[in-house]
Amino acid sequence: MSEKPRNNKAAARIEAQRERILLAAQQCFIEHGFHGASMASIAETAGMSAGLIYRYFENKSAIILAIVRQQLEWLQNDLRLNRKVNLAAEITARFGTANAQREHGMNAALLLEISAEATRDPKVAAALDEFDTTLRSGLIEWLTRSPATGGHALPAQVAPPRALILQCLVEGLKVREAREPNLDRELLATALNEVVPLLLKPPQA
Amino acid sequence: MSEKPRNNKAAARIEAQRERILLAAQQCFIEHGFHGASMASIAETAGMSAGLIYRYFENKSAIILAIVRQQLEWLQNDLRLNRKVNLAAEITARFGTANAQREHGMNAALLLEISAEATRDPKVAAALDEFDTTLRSGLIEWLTRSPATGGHALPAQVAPPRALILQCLVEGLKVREAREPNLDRELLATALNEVVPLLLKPPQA
DNA sequence: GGAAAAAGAATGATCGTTCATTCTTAATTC
DNA sequence: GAATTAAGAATGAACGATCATTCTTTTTCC
Repeated sequence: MSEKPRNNKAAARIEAQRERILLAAQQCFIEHGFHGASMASIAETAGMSAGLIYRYFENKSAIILAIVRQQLEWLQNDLRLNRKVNLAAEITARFGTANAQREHGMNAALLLEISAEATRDPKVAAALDEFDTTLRSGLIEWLTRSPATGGHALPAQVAPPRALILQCLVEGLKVREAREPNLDRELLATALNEVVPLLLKPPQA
Repeated sequence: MSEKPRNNKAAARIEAQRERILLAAQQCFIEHGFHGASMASIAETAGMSAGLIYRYFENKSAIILAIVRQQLEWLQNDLRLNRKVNLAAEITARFGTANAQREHGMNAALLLEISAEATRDPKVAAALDEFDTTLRSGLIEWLTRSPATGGHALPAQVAPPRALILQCLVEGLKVREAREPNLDRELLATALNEVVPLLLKPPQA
């Protein structure tokens, strides 16, 4: 928690510093996990002293929570279901992307870390739950919308279970990304091209 | 690493002690994560002194690895694809089971913890890879086998991508289990009953 | 020069691990 | 089978290192 900025320039600087810390923390968390990464290592990665971090964040938990929120925000902005999109191809293309760099895709290890932490830290759980809820309703809306506007015209009863399955499939792929980074991309493409259309078409087609 | 047992009784005792430590460690790991759980807390949970643990395990990493191997072994023994099984119903029934108790189902948080750790510890990654490989080949065999013996008679080309999707779906459900423990069971049942049969039937059915 | 920013030393707690010691059980001797 | 001796199991204190965090001092900037 940093103090009140006295002008715009100072506010921008504070924000930049916070961002610098978060970037370093993200990298360290990916590399060593939330509890394995130390404040000292985060400070070193950010190129600043350990004590300085406490000018911008109350404590380590606050950093973890900020990382979670930031990642979810990115994911939410990234996931625009407006346009007509080839979902299978998109998922295939993104598999294994999103490493430590500035790519806004969620790193697999980080997602697992976050999900595990949700079972311990209620604040993380709440942030995750809010994200999950809006994502699922967005998915349902996308599935029921008319094809003219990029949707798939699924009946209202069918959409919610389909959305759940899609969500599980994507998250399962993240697990696979962590455990099997050299997964055969062709196999993945084949699998998704076969299954995803089934999930987007009305039943008994 | 414990020393050579001098007779069967001593060997049994050593194994019992190791098991006691592993049970406590599992509980602590679920509660605080691999790196968040301390040796002191594991010792306290196991009802022994911290120093004694080192008579039975070389260090903390060895405990983590032993937990991973044990969980995978349980999972492997548990996952018998011989009999004719209603997969959708089985998965639904198991959702949310497997907490800290002695249930042999894999706790969701623990699975995420293990998968994340695989991106850091090569030994964990190797253990996980071996499990994944044999599981997938088992799935493929199950999908291609004749229905008379409990299989689904899928063509050889179709089975591997289907196995991958099934694996992702199950793992995705574990993520969901961690993030949304109060997920509507009816929705889950509906979703699985609709989708799983599609994955088990030959294409264009 | 005065306020904000940053560094860096200092703090107490806790970490994983080791070690000297004690308690408990088993083996040996008479 | 009791007494003696050895071995194994377990303890709890202590180790150095490192942890997250705070405090004091120095640098930077307007």
